[in-house]
Amino acid sequence: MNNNLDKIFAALGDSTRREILIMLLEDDMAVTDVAEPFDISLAAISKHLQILSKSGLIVQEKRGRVKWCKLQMHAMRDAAIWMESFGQFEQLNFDA
Amino acid sequence: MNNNLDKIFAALGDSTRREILIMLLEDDMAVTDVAEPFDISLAAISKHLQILSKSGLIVQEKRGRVKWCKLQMHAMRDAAIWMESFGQFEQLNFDA
DNA sequence: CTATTATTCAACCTTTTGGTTAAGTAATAA
DNA sequence: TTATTACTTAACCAAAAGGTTGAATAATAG
Repeated sequence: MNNNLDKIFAALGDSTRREILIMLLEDDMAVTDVAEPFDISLAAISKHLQILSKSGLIVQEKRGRVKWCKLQMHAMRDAAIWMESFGQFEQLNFDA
Repeated sequence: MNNNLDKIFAALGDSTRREILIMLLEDDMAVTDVAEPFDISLAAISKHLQILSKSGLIVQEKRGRVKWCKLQMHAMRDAAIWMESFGQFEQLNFDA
């Protein structure tokens, strides 16, 4: 049905990406800074960020040579709405 | 962190599997009946059900020659708790 | 202009995913 | 006992996922 739920849930299905999302909860970050705590290459992080972008969970905005990553709650909300419609959970609240 | 969240979210990241979960919301089902509305082979459905089982989203119980599939809300709850701890949503309720 | 910093891209590799068909097992019905 | 029903397993395939290294681009600093 909702094609994008595939991408959103799939994006959430990787712990590196979930950790990135939690980091971004604190503040917007540059790609290099996102990569810093991880043991994988910058290129790998760049790919993870692309997956998060395509799912809509983040947006990236380039200013100068720095590409800023910021959370986008719409996508997360879509996933939560699916869960809600699943009938097991009470009304969710989405104050961005 | 939670290794199983990987499996839960990944399992949710496929629309066939999400449709199966919605079907199981109505009632427990045999594998053949789960497969009926889909255009893919029974073997493919069997694999999807294994993925759902390993994620904990369903349990399967064999009675006679019929293997019954039933929803298991614990796993879905784990995913919802992660989202809750993400800080954007109000308290969720999990009446099974 | 040159070096450095920030990030992506390209080529490659291995494992997983999602599907197929065909054969195998196990329980029930005839 | 022999079919039939309900599944799973095995062997295969193509595409995607997650990682690597090394080169490319593009903006800033010196």
